[in-house]
Amino acid sequence: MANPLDPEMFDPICPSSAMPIQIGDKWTGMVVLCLEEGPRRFTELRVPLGGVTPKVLTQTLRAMERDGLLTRTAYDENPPRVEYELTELGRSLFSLIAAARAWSRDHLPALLAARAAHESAPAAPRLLRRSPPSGPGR
Amino acid sequence: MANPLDPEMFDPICPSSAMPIQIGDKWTGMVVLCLEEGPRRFTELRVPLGGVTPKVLTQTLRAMERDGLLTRTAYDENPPRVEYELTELGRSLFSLIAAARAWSRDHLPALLAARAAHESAPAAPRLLRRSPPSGPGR
DNA sequence: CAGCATCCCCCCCGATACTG
DNA sequence: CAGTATCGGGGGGGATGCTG
Repeated sequence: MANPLDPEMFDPICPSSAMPIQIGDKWTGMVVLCLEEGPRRFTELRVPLGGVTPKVLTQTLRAMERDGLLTRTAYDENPPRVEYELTELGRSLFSLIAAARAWSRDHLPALLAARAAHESAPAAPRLLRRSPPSGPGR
Repeated sequence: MANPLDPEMFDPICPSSAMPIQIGDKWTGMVVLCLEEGPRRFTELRVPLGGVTPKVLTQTLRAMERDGLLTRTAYDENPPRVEYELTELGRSLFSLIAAARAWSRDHLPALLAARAAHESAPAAPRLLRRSPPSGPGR
């Protein structure tokens, strides 16, 4: 429940940008996964989301709060403590994320292969003649 | 197989922009659905995708071709004829789109309600005091 | 610790006009 | 019919610096 998040739970090499599926904005899906085991603090979330700036993470969390995907609870302590926790609606995204992951596992390699093939051989024939014109020139 | 596409198969009122799931770029998912029943021509695709400009549709189709989601076949006729058809990989997106639609049907109203509630009452309390400071001022 | 302010860049997307 | 060429706006996202 309160286990520390794995700093490498998201592979930076993973070509997630190539994935034809996206949950919300860039970081939304990963935030959902980070909150799977229970509430987390702001800085705690930044660990696995390597490189995300506080501004962008705040934007993401505010948008998710606005959409009812999570709740934000600020405790009036010193130092400040804020916790983010998924709502039922937020948890409903798990099935969708699982479907996206399953698709990626099964089909993303084919997509990447197709992409690589097109980069190495962009000279593929773009014209097919099925019904030749009545009078071909020359 | 060759039934004309319904010009209103995509509801312009539908707040698809609010959906926390996106397949590829803006038009990718809709192109996949347009090609569900078989190959379609360029102009044929433009009908249900109201408002999409030829440049953007071309970009979308080229990207999908590059990723192996569809094939492009140009016939050397006059007037020109080009057909786009889903590949097996492209068809593999159907299950994902179905999952996204099911989620939207079941949960999008709640998301929109949460969003509307936040707009009408942004004055929600953002501070909770659980552990009162040792000495509250005054 | 949990942010806010500011600046900036890139890229997606659209509007318009033209072509083989 | 099926695009291409050019221009331009908007916003998501990142870098940097500062604050209660």
